Amino acid sequence: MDRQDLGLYFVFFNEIGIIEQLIRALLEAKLPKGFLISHFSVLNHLIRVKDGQTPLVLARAFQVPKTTMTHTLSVLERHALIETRPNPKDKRSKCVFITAAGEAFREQAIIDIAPDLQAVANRFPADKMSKMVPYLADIRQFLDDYRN
Amino acid sequence: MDRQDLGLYFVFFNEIGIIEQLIRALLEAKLPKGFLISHFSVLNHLIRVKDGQTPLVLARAFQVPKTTMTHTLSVLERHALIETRPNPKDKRSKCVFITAAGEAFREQAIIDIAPDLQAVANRFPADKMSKMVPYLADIRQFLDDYRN
DNA sequence: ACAATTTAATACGATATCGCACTAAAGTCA
DNA sequence: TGACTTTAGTGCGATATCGTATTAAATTGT
Repeated sequence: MDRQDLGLYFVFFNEIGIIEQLIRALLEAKLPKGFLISHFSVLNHLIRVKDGQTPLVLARAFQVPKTTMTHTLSVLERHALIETRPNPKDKRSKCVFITAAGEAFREQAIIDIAPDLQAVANRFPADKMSKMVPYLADIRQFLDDYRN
Repeated sequence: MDRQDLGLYFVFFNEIGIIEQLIRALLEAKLPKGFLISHFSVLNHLIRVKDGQTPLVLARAFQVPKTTMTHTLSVLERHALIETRPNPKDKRSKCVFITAAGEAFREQAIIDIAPDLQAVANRFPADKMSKMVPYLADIRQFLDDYRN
C-alpha cells in the first residue's frame, strides 16, 4: 500500500484529533471553573455504568495511564464529588463511589452542556450520527486490541 | 429534543475522544523520545500545507491557544527542526520555516508510523474511511464556526 | 508453604496545555 | 497626526498528563 492510501488514514485521525480539541474546549467552557471534561467524564461513568469500581478499572475504561486516573480521582475527592472505600476483595485496592454532591454536579453539567450538543444535533441529524457511531466504536475497539 | 437523543451525540464525542487518546498513544510511541504528535503535526503541516506561516496562523490551523503554539514551536526550534525569521509585513510577528533536519525528522517519523496506520488500513478498507472523512470534516467545520 | 512474579496504587519529576496579563506594533478614526 | 483599539507574540503560574520507580498485597509455581 502506497503513501497516498495511508494519507487517507492520516487525514481521518487528524479530523478526529481536531474534533476532539474543539468539542473539549466547547464543553469545558460550560463546566465550573477549574473542572475539565476528564472530571465530568468520570462522574458520568460512575452514574451511567456503575460506581464502586477500582481506579485501575476506571483507567482502563478511559484508556488513560493509571497515574492519570489517580490524579483525576484526587481532584474529584478533594471536592467531595466522589468518595473511596477499601476494596473488600483486595487490600491493595479501593472502590470509587459518587457522592450526592457529585451527582448534583453531573446533573448541572448536563444541563449546562445540553445547548451545545443541541446545536450539533440541529445541524447533524441523529440518523446519520447513529450510523457513524458503530463504525467509530469498531475502530476504537480495534485500536484498543491492537495496542495489547 | 429529549435526553436520549442528546445521548447519541454524547456517545459520538466520547468515541471520538477515546480514539484520539488511543491513536495518539500509539503514534507517540513510535516517535523519538521526548517528541509528541503535536510536534510532528506542525512539521507535517509545514510540508503539506506551506511553511513561512506565522505562529498565530499555525495556532488557528491546529485549533490550539497561541500560547500552546508558542511552546510547541520553541521545542521544535530548540531542536533546530524549524527556524523563524522576521515577518517582513509585520514587525510584531515572525515566520516559521522547516529546516532540512526538520524535513528529515518528518520523513523518518512517517516511516516509523506507517506500520501502525497500515494495520488500521488492513482492517478498515479505504472506501469506508473515505466516506467518513467528509462527514467528520463537516462536523469539524461546524464546531469551528460554532465557537466563533 | 514460600520464593518469585505480578498487580494496585501512588509519589515524584518532566513536560504539555492553557488562561491571564503584558509589551510592542499595527490599525482605526476623528 | 495623535489618541484609542486591536493584534502578535511571549512570560508566568496553575494544573494536567504521563513515564518511572516504589511499596504493599495478591498470585503463581513448585
